Amino acid sequence: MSPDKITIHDIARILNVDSSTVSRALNDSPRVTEKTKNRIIAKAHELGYQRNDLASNLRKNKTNTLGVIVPRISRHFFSSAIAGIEETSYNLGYNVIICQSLEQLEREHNNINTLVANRVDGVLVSISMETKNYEHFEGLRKRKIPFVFFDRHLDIPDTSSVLIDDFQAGFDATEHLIIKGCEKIAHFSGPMHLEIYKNRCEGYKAALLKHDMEFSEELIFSSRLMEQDGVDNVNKIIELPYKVDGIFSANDVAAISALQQLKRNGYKIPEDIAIVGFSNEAISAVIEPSLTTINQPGFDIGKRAAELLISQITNSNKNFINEKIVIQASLVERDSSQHNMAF
Amino acid sequence: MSPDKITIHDIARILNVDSSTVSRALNDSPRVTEKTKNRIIAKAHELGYQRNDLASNLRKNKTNTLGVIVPRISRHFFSSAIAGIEETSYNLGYNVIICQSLEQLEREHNNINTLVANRVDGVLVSISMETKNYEHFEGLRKRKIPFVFFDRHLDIPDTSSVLIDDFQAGFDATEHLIIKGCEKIAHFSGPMHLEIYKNRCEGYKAALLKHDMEFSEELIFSSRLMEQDGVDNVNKIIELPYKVDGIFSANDVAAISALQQLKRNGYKIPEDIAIVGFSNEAISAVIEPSLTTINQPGFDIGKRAAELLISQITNSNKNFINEKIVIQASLVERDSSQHNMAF
DNA sequence: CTGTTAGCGCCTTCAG
DNA sequence: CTGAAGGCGCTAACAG
Repeated sequence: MSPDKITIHDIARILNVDSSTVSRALNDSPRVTEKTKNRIIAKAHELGYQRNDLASNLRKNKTNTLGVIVPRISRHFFSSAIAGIEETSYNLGYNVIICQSLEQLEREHNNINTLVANRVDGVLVSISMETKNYEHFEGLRKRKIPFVFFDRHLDIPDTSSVLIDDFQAGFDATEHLIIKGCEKIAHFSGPMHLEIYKNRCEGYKAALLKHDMEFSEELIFSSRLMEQDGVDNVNKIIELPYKVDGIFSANDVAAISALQQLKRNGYKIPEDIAIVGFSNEAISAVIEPSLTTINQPGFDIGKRAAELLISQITNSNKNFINEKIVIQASLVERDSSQHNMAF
Repeated sequence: MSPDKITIHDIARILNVDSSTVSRALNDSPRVTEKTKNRIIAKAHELGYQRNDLASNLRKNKTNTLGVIVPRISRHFFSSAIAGIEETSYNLGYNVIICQSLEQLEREHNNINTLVANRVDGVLVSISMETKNYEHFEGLRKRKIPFVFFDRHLDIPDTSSVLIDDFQAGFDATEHLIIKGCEKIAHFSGPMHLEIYKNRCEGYKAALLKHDMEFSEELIFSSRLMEQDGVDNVNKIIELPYKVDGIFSANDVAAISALQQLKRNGYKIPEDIAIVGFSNEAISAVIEPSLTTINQPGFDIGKRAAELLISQITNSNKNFINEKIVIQASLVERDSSQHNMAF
């Protein structure tokens, strides 16, 4: 018999027991003699039996599977977060199905449908740039599938999120530049309907305010998270009638392309212009010391989000409670320091 | 009725038809009147019905799901490959379950068991560093679950792989340095039982041979893919009684840490020593122009691997045939060039 | 074109 | 401690 066809019934027949006994033995139920249990386990092993989780899950109405929706797997922040999610899930016996929205609302929709169809026990989401309302999450709610946002979230009642303290990070980054002596600090932002960029920008403003520095709209540059944005922004900065001597970039893409565009224009960094950029472990490990970074702890966020979600799954009375976990990002100067990231 | 409980039977009862008719309608079978089909679809929509894929898959003995096993999601090469896999899968109606081996054989084992238990239709694997034989893949073979290796593969009869042409890439990298005028070229390798590192090393040797340059064992440095390796290697190079003026690094981790260690020691790059390093899109986009890179096309490899696997699933007569797809890596000099990677 | 019947493989009462 | 029976939700073969 080919081993892809072995079922508990086959084992039962061979051993002259009932399939329910086999099921119990294989699930280590105490209601089976040690002796028969051992016989069954041995035979199962011998035949290369492998439980059909589809059938098991269907019966139990529980899949031990989490769904994850991220904008783009290949962005390092998200792949780190997934790694964190996966670690926690693996340790606690959960599988993970990963979906990409590619920043498209329609795909996010489809992703949710796929996950529902697969009867995942819970969902972790970082929303797309296009996502501005939450009607498609109501379906999860109605089906009592708990979900937790991480990093990019929507403000839905009774919904938990794991977030970076973006306001504080923006504040720290800007104050760092101020303390270094910068007098005209530009801010590279992201899509402003995303809270994270709004909060980073608020932090920027608060730091200026605290240090009695003037705030000017023309020093704020929005972005679609494309490399070209950093280049364009630098070109605009150069045209300004005054000298910009600091940049706080809320997105890593623009920060790096801006850095390179500045160099092409003969700027020395950080002498001529200092930069603090949001970033991630991989990028931080690679870029030159001239760039101070705000490190986004993707792995930790993934871990925390998965822990929170699984606890909500387990204590079903605690589904859909409002819990906000805020994680601090750390400002990293790399001048002389060694780094020890594996990537 | 809560929408998480709606089944085809509910719809059938409400509409006074049989559940099998509902099933047919929802699967767009031609054997249902347009009229009843529309009624059924409308009602399903109204009730927020969502098919239970567990039950469907169990019945059909087909999950439309691919399993993917990679050493580490957060390495950019792999997350790019996964993005490629996901794109193809999404377009062709497949889901993807992703597992990490974390370079551990035992976890790779567990991953395979999980995927088998979930009855995936096929598996894509890039093996761990610990994986040296293929007995655990025999289980897949016996269960007639097709699998395709990508990037890091085992030489198993009748098994397909999608690979980078590592020999050629190693050759190109080394020849590039030779043409630039380097006379003593060191080679940073990886774990030598992995074919990719063996092949890159062979390419290195072949280029030296072609150009009548001496080969010396002491210029080859193995590595466990840790940052410290690059630092150690540089320290050893500095101690040598002759001047090393070129490095071909087969792994990005060592390349980057070596680059930084060289700078700490006052080296100018590429004037004092030229470096060509294997890398990936994200890293390439970020590192400074002084590093020439061999770009690993992760996304393409993922796409091709998924296409190949799905074609094997679809044409079940073509399971377990031996097809090798070799993809060329491209050497990228970044001196003056713009780059336009989103990451 | 639609209904009836019979499972996919597993787990979980309920009996004994 | 073990067996018998039923059903999770769906689809496919066979009737009509």
